[in-house]
Amino acid sequence: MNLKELSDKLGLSQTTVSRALNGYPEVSEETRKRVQAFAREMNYQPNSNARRLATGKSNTIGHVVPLSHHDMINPHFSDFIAGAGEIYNQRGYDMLISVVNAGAEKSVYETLHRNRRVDGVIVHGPRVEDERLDLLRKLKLPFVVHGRSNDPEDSYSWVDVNNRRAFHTAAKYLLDAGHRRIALINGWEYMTFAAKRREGLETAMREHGVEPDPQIMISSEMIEPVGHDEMKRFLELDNPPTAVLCSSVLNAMGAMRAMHELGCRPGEDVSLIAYDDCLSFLPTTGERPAITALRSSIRLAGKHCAEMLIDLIEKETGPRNLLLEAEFVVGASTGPAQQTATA
Amino acid sequence: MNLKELSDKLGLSQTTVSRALNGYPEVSEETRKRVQAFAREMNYQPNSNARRLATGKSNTIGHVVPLSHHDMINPHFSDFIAGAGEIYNQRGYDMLISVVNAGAEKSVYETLHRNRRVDGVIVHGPRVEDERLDLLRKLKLPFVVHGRSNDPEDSYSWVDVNNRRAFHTAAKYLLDAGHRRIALINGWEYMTFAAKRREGLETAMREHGVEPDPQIMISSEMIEPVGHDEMKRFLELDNPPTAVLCSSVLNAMGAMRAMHELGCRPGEDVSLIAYDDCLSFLPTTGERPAITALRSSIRLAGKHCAEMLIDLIEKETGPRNLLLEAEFVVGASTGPAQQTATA
DNA sequence: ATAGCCAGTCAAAGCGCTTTGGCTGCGCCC
DNA sequence: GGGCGCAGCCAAAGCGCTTTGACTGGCTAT
Repeated sequence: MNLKELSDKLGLSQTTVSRALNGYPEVSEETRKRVQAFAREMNYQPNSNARRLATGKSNTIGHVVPLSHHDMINPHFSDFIAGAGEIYNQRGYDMLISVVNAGAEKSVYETLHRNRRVDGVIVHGPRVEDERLDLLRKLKLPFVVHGRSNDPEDSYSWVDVNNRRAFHTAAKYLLDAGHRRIALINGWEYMTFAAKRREGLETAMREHGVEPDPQIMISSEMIEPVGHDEMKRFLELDNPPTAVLCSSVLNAMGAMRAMHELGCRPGEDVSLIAYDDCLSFLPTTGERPAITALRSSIRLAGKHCAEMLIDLIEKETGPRNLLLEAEFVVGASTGPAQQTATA
Repeated sequence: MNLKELSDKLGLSQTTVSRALNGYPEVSEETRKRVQAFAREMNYQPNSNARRLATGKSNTIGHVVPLSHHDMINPHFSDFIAGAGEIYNQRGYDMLISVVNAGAEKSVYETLHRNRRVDGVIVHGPRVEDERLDLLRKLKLPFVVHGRSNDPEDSYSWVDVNNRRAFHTAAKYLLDAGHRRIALINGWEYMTFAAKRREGLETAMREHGVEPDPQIMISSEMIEPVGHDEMKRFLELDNPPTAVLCSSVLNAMGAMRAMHELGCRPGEDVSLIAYDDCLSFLPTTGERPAITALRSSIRLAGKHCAEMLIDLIEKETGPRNLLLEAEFVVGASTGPAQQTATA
């Protein structure tokens, strides 16, 4: 069933039927009602390719996802997608995902744009220095960054969590509890979020007159095995940390595993705080959660990004920003600092 | 730059240029070379919407992902996507993802098809009884199922792991090591993969003259907290299991956490085997892995599905099947059965 | 009463590609 | 030499929608 058949059967022109269905005002209410009813009855749905060709709009949002180190799609990604996808559904957009080798992202953006395949894109995993933003601005392809880069904050649209403050808060909590030797198991620090987290931690430490020790601060993939191996290394030092901050529940679980192996009790021998993206498949619940955490739902961020991008596309507004705050939830994995051998 | 401009500048007709670029034989080699060179130089790329309208092919594969219980996108999904996406890239297909409320999947399939938005779809998470397959057959929309349903095996295309045999193997290993009381922390058993795993376990037990105890076999979400809570419950029974089979590394991690909490040593007090989908962010490595596991890469399954579906679409072959075998890797979490109080 | 206006409708012109169905001119055969 | 076949090219007709510009007939304003 196409528009021509539909309008023939209705005894109307294609123009009128099209307008009736798309809510244009030039059609009498009576006609509109009749058309809508008939279209529903006939189960008519416009051919989206034809519509796209005619309008030049694709009603599609692109997500270009690099296969990073170890060929891994970040598990945070699927939670983000769940949030964004929900909004796309509500607002009638499709989600196009392009899995691409790290480095080839820019040419994919160009192709997506030239082909008019997408009306806008979400930029994932922004770097401190990120060439993608310049490219997208040049292409005039609307975009929203999930996170931030080093570019001036009002020069592009972004949704981010206040990572700096979050880690500052957590660090302060530990410092106030007497901890002086605080380790960090961070994500890659060329990524903005990780850099900001480190900043927050270091600032808090210096405010308390403590100099951070690079030996117990690492920047790596946020996965379980890394958390395990690094924590193990820390604990076997002559001068182990009394507390550790983990950038993700994943590496935190690894860290906990290492602690168990070495008979080190979380919250007693060593305190641990994790940044919890509220990944739905990980432990995060309970009245007194097992892990003291900074919480912020990545899924919600996905929703915000999608919402913002669609507004950008449809209303052609200027850049917008949204800075979310993480919530600090005290659980069972933190406690006062233990006396160390050197104290 | 569109086809008309390009052909004007070349002094050729649109027909010839189109044919030259698409590899049709009616063009002299010399002309083809010239056209290709010029197109590259001009950075010409055909408008995909126009092409789609003209050909009726979308060069897009759809993934309809239900937001299941707890609004969660299964984390296994992102690994699958990574695999499939790689193939799509290679073969020039786009990936369209539709996040949809559980239950609304069927109408989404209909819409995708009627709109000619996709050339085929991957069916995720097949149920034992699955209405989607009938619908897709009726729509004549090519599809590949990741997993199987109860339908006759040669009536549709699928890629699956031999879940039954995998769990049979693992169970046999435990039984041979003297275990008689084996618990199961399974996925939802209305899903085919979980049902088959249970079958494999129960069959092996009965072959060894052991009757499975439903009290220590649960079917639920494959997430960490469930693994934790159920394992805790098992261990607190008067008659706790001496071994447990987990359907995922996620709930296995939860189970391990419960064991640690209760001072129960994996591989000594209680043995644990997990089904490991090789999710790239979880612990799975090392010479002697921490967890004895059945391994099978979900990412690889994604590749196979994508490859198969594209063949189906392009070559219009009949249904195909691919049954993969999981690998059994002995790690540190299994050992001989302990004497139980009742023994 | 005549002009002017507006609501409601329509025919037709795109959108940028693919594909059908010719049209040439050359070489070949009988 | 006339006819045939074929390689190489082209004009034009779609694909199914949106949108422009024009046309009605009934009303109001003057």
